Amino acid sequence: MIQELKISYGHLFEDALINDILHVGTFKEVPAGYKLMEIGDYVRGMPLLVSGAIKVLREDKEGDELLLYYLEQGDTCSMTMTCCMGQTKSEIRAIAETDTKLIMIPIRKMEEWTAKYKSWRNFVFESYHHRLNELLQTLDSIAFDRMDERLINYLREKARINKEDIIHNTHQEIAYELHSSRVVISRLLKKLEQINKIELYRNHIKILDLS
Amino acid sequence: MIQELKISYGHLFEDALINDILHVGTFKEVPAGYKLMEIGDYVRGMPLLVSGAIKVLREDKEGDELLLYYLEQGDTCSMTMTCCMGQTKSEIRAIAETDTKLIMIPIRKMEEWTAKYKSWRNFVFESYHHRLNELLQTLDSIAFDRMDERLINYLREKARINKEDIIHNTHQEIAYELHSSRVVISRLLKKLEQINKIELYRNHIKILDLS
DNA sequence: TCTTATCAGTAACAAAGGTTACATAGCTTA
DNA sequence: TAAGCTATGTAACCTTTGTTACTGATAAGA
Repeated sequence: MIQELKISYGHLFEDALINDILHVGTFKEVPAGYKLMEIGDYVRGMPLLVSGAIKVLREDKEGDELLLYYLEQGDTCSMTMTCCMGQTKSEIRAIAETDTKLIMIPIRKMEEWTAKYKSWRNFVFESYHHRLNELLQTLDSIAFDRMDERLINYLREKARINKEDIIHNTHQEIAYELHSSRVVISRLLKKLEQINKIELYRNHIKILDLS
Repeated sequence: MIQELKISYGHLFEDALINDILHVGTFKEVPAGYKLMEIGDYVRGMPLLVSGAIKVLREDKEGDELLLYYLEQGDTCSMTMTCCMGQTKSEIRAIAETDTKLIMIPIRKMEEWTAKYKSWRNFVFESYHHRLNELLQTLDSIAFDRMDERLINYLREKARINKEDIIHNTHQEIAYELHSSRVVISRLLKKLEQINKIELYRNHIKILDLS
C-alpha cells in the first residue's frame, strides 16, 4: 500500500501524515460494479482513491437514478466528509465504475488531522472546492442543456473515465444514469451515428469523434 | 456589532474566536438588491450572515440566471471559502434578497482559525455540509420536478425567506430565477390561482395556501 | 438447431414547456 | 384626463422529451 499511497498522495501530504495514514488506513480493492455506499447508510470511513473510478448517483422519489459525477485518483468523497461530522446518513449512492483501489480512513482521524496537518486541511478544502464545482457543472448541464448535449457529455466523460473509446453499456443503462428513457436515448444515439460521431453495436458504442 | 455577533454566533464560537472576529471583521449593512458578488470576481473576504438573506444565482451561456439557494442568518458562503483557498474566481452571483447585515472576515484568517479553533473547524464543515445538501436539493428539484412543482416550492421558499405572505415580484422576475419564460410562469400561476392557492395582482402575489 | 431473453429501431402519439403575437389592464406622469 | 409604459392574460403553434406498442436483431443456452 505504501507505494500506491506515495504515488497518488505523496506530493500532497507531508511525511508524518503519510505515516499516520499507513498506520490507521485500510487498503481496499473492489471490482467494477461494487456498491461502496447506499443512500441512508451511515458513514464509517473516508475513502482516498488510489486508482480506478467511482460513480456517485442520486435517486428520485420513484427510485430512478441520476449520475452526479465520478471520483478519480486523488479524489475523496466530500459527501462522506460532511456526513462524518454530523453523523448524518448518506444522501448518495456510490458504485465502482471500474476496478478500484482505495484507502479507508477512520472518520475520527478527520478532526485530528485537520488540526494537526496543514497539508490535510488543504486537501480537505481542495476536495470540497472540487466537489462543489463538479456539482455545479452537473447542475448546469441538467438545467441548461438539452438531452442531446447531455448525452454527448456523458459519452465523452465515460470514455475518459474508462480510458477507452468503447462504451460498454446498453441504451437502457445510459437512459437510467441520465434520468431519461430508453427510447429517447436510442433515438438520440441513432442521430449521433448518422452524423458519424459514434458507431452503434449491441451492448457497446464506439466513439469516433465527439469534439 | 458585538451584540449582533453574539446573538447569531455566540453559541457556536468560543469566546477567544468571537474576540478575534471582533478585531479583524468588518461590519457591513446592505440594502435589498445589493450585489455582493459577481461571477468572475476574486474573493476578498468571507461573509458571516447576521441578519437578512442573500440569494445565490448561477448563469448560463446566454446570460440567463437560475436561483440556486438562499443564505440566511448563521450561514456563510461555502463557495467563497473554496474560492479563498485556491485563489479562483467566483462561480456564482450573490445578491441581497432583503436588507442584510453581515460581518466580513479577511480570507487569510480562514487558514489560521481552522488550525486554531475547533469551533471554527466545526462551523466550516457544517457550512459545507449544509451547502452541499442545499445544492443537492436544488438539483433534485431541477432534475426530477416539473415546473409547476418548482414554482410552488419557489413561492413557498420566497415567502419563508421574506417572512411575508406576499411575493413582491413580477412574473418576469420569477421566470428569470427559475430559468423559464414569462408566459409559462403566468400560465402556471393562473392555474394556482384557479385552485385557490394564490391570488394574483399587478406586481405582487398573495399566498393563500401552498401546502 | 431451436428457443428464449435481451437489446435496439421505429412509428405514433401525448405532454410539458417554450415562442410569438396580440389584447387588455393598471399605474405613472405630463 | 390623455398618453405611454409595463405587467398580465391568452391563443396558437412549435420543439423537446416521454410513452406505448410493436418489430426485428443478436446472443446464449437447451
